[in-house]
Amino acid sequence: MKKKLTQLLKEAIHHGIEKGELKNCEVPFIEIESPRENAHGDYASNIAMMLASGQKKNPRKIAESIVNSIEDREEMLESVEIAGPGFINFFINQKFWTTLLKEVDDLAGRYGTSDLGRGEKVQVEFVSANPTGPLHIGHARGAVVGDVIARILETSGYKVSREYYINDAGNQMNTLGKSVYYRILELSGEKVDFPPECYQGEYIIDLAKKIQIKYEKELDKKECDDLTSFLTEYASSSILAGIKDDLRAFGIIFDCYFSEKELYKNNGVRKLLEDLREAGFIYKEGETLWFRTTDFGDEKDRVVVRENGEPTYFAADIEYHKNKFDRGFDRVIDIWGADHHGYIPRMYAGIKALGKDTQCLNIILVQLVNLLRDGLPVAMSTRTGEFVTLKEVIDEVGKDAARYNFLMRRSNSHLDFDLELAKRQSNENPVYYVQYAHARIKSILRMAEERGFAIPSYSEVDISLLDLEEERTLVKVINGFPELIEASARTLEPHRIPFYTNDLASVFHSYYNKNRVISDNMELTKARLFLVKTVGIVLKNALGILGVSAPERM
RNA sequence: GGGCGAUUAGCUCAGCAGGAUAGAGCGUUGGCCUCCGAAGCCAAAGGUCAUGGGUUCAAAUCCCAUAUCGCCCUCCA
Repeated sequence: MKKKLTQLLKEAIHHGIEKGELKNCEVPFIEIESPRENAHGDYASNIAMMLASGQKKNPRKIAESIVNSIEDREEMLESVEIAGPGFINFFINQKFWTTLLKEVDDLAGRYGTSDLGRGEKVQVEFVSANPTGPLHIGHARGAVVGDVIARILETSGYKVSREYYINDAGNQMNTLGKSVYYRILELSGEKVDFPPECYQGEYIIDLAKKIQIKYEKELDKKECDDLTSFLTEYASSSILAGIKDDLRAFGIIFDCYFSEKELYKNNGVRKLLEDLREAGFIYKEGETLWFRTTDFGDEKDRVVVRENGEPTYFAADIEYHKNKFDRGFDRVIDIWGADHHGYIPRMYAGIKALGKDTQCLNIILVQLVNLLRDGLPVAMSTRTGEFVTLKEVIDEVGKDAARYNFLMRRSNSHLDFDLELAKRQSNENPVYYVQYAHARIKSILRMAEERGFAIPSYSEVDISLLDLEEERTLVKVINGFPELIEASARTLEPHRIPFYTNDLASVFHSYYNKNRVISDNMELTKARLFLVKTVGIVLKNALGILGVSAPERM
């Protein structure tokens, strides 16, 4: 609807210019808003005021010219008014409103999809936690945000690939092997001082036990170096398998797990550095190689090869992003923890040095989660390895509640996650509010069928019977759904969707409490059943994008 | 010290390519089940949009300062 009105206004302005009532000018971005006040119409635009300074005319006069030039070919408009300092207020006629529901009925599960992306290939990289320990609560938010951004883009006509980058080439891998090694020594009765830089978590001991039982004989024979690399390999692949299981339980399936080791094969990183050096982006200082990221606005240059000859993580990351583009992605989205924000300028420097437009890379920062239980902070410490794992959260509060709660805030703002609240099946917990609306709709439809009503489709009902104020509101909200998804796709902001589902559920609950759907009036009952069915479709589609179930009953 | 981000109702937060009387949830107070699901609905109270300046017809939204809080300032990842 907003699109139609935008189009109408654009045409009207051009007509106005042709007629000489308006000066020729660039038409700015036309914003159509839904006013709070019903008296201000169903939609409103401030375009006349936007044009005022360029036109050197009273905005109300401009609005008049525009309104007079509107050609309402589809007969959508009941009336158009000019109000206040120059707002143009649109009142949509009842008949046109309700005909919009045909589209929902026709598209059903596809309502909300679009071709915005035109098949563009997009990669979303997220989670990417080191395989040195199980996923914990800190990873969970980024995981859901990445997954839902991927779902939004899929819905909007992009070809999306979800990718997990496995940091399995660095120092921390040796530390992992060493950690397991010391725990095994401990288990076999030797007295050891467990090094503080090693991973302290309980899970290392569990791994050590498993290995001890399974490889009892082999362990004795292996030489120390050989043994550590064996332990590293065993531990990391076992941990990674666990990570995959947890993610699956959270509703997240990756298309690709990309190992950092891949980048070093065939000397990939070295070759890239050589190329960049020839292009003048890299200089040498002693044995150290520096990337001139300050050329691209970074605050200081960054090391890509250390004094000891080892490439840094940053060097591998440039190669990684080059690799992504080489694989044919038009656009790459990275989901990072907000503590990495200082890393952004150098990543963009890398992208530019590769000759890529900065538009090709979007970096989404996800802020930290404050884990609470009944309002009190839950103590966690990476040093001692005490943390609440993702699996524990899923087991305790459930996938739906966890996902929904993680999505309710803007990614870039802190989030309180209260375990007790998320678990509670009460009005304090927003997931249930929305799911309840869906279950309630299903219940009404079941009841109707029991009483002999077939659930009607658009052509079978007299849609003009839906003439209540609340019904108009419902239609309006339903109609806003595709626009909402498009906006979420453009801005990469998943949190808009929970706000929307909450809003739709609220309008529906209110309608339900005030009006009976099933009544003695056959025709009215059919019309309302149809309306309620469309609400159910939208709720289900919206929850589907969030990866949250839409229960038939609860 | 430098950089980035935040500051909106008692609490947790939306709104921010400037627009009409600043919103939601929770909490508080008071109502609504002989009737399709009360995990619901209705109503009320609650605000100097951190502070001070600026830009203009119009600022929560843009600009500049200040304050407070958080994160980052590894040849770690």
